Amino acid sequence: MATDQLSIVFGALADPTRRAILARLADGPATVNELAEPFAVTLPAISKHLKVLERAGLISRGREKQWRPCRLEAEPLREANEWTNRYRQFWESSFDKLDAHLRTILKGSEQ
Amino acid sequence: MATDQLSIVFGALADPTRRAILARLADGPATVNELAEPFAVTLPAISKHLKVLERAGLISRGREKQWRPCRLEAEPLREANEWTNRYRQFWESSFDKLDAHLRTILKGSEQ
DNA sequence: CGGTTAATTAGCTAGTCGGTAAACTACCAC
DNA sequence: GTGGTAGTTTACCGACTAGCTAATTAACCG
Repeated sequence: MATDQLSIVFGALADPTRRAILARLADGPATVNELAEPFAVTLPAISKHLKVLERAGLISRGREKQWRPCRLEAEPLREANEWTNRYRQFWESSFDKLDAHLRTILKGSEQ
Repeated sequence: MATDQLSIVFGALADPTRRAILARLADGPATVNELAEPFAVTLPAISKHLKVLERAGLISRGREKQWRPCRLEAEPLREANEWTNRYRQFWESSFDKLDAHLRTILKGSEQ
């Protein structure tokens, strides 16, 4: 994958397990085992996912006794959100809607 | 990569060349050669990128004489935007801002 | 028809991704 | 110390990705 920050963030989001982990962390910090519990994969696999999320800046990790709690860091999500937002006009005023509008106008002129 | 639609969309966005192609298409449809022109990669590489974008539903392609014009399809961007939007509260009311607020309150009580 | 332009497909290399099992580190409790 | 719990690292595997060159398809022009 590319090494620029936005590519790393989008790359991290391109996996349902990692998105589910972020969703879980929206309810508050959690340990690795708590995060792993809902998934049918081994702990090392989760550990890898967490490393990907950390590299993207989407989570941060503390140290508390033998636990390494993870917490959500949303700033990269803001940047991803802003990038997609630049295309808002294209899904709000789609060609389909333009077509429908033109048809309405034409139909009106026939009456 | 995972095969669910949102993962495919995020995966397609996880590349600066593909994001640049989408940015170019925001100015209107373009042929493959027009899209390839700004980049220091070969035409087959661009062709692959377009296939990735097409699989994600981010572009559609027509046939006009010997050209295969591409156009932007923004609906998947709306879905990506909505997914990130669910975390808006986390970047708008960050712990940093909460910290700053608490410090302001404490400082005020000292006076 | 032959020649040119547009674009894709095929085949290759190198690197990354998601997963595993097994070994290892770090901490706690007895 | 021993043992148990939490988590990471290493080594490996199969599948996929991104790039290239070379060959191929498709459509136009003369």
